[in-house]
Amino acid sequence: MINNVGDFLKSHEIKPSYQRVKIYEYLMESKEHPTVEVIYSALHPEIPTLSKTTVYNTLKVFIEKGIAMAITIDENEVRFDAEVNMHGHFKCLECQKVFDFDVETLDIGNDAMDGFQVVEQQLFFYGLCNHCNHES
Amino acid sequence: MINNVGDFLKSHEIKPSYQRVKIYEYLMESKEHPTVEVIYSALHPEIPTLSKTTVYNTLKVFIEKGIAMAITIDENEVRFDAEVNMHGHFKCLECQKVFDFDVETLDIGNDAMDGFQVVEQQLFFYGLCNHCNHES
DNA sequence: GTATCTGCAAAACATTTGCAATTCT
DNA sequence: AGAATTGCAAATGTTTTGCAGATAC
Repeated sequence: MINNVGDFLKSHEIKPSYQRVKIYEYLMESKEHPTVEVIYSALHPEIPTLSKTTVYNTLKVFIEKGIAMAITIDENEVRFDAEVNMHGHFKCLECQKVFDFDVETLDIGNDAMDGFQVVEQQLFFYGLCNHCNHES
Repeated sequence: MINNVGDFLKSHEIKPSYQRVKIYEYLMESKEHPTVEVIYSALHPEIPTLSKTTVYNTLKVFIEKGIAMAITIDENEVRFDAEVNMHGHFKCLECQKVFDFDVETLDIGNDAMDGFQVVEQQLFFYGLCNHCNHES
């Protein structure tokens, strides 16, 4: 876990403005893969002058500098995650929640990717989560 | 390959209207994972009365009936694919093209999904395609 | 004091909705 | 005729852009 967000941002060539620190802290602590709307609504009470534009700008900077990633598991809006190490995402079609799951080794059992340089991987599963599955 | 699209749609409980047949034919023959805009622009010359609403409606029906799938590999717009069997998608960050690749076995090397019922899987890779990789 | 960052307002898109006209059987 | 389908126009929602004011070094 990161103990000083300001220093962490600096070490990634990001100037640690008040807004950026707060947004990164929220993203790091939240496990719900928040959208821009969720981040904005969560921080607005504490930072009344905050604008969605700043949230968008800030997340773009985080992604460019490699300390956050965009998750396109929804069709309509983009979610964000401060966990950039390889892991999968499961979206429950019932409660709409998005869960992380470990991906120890991603073996697709072929060598079809010859000549393609992979920079990023996204693994999305859709279905019923533990809780919703046992209700129905 | 499907030789009679009308019969194919009927066999999936979809009434084969002129527009639906044309849209499915285009989706099946196109290998570029088209967006609504691309489908509409491609078919509009041939079907001047076609509307984007119909393209949206039709794709929604196809997905509900299981003969097409939505691909959220882009952040802004949804792509569509008539190939519903398991396969992966690779998006080139340079030329923006989306390629299919085989996924023979998807082994994530753990058993973290206990109690979760998986209905659909999406595997997205991002990077440089064969062509763009050898240029730079 | 100059760069950068922020945030408002407007614009730009993708997608959805309401509804009337059309089509098919 | 009756039910489903189509398509126009308007609404909605997300994201981007232009720019002026605020902030930081």
